[in-house]
Amino acid sequence: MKKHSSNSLMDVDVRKGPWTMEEDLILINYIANHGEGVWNSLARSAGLKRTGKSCRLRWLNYLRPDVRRGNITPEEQLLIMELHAKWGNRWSKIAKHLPGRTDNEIKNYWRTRIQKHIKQAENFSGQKSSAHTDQATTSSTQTCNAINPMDTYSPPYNVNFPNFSGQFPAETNENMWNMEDLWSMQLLNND
DNA sequence: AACCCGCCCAACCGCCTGTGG
DNA sequence: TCCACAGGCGGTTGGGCGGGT
Repeated sequence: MKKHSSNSLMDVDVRKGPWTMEEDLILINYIANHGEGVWNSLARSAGLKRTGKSCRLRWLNYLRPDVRRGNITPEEQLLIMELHAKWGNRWSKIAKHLPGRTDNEIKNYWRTRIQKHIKQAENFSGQKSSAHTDQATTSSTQTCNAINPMDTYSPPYNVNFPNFSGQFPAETNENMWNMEDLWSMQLLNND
């Protein structure tokens, strides 16, 4: 059954898609004053036309003050690989061992970076086993960088976060702003 | 300069689990 | 014990962006 699943905001028009600055501020403010928890009623009380799930996700993955954004360090990558080997796709479990990192971020990182490397490595070893030409084409393929990502790790590609300027994403459009700004704004509002 | 393509990431979706009545 | 609901989690997707042609 699960009548209206997790969003019993059913008759209210529920907003979806990217969060606006106003919504972020409302959420930050509300949580600063009332704390987290009971996300559905939080969304209602705060006046956000969002589902509780959406608010929770936004808070945990982006707005929380202790969220670290940007460059995954080589140490972190090794840890991720280690833990993934141990637990598989238990992203939230893995995230608990990487302070400030979210399961979503780790999941994305794994899929876009590490998995790619592993695939390339598999292809390469496949080729190797079928062709079996020793050291063939070591010069031209990038894939040979990652025969075994575990022990050949070197920061794959200048980990390319165009918006990353140290701690927080720099402003790129009206929906992207510096989190420091946001927090200072909410502090002002709090007074 | 314009177009195409692949990468990256924020956010959504659906399922499962926990909990309280 | 059952049911309804909220929270948590993993998988997936859509859109923006940058690089290549």
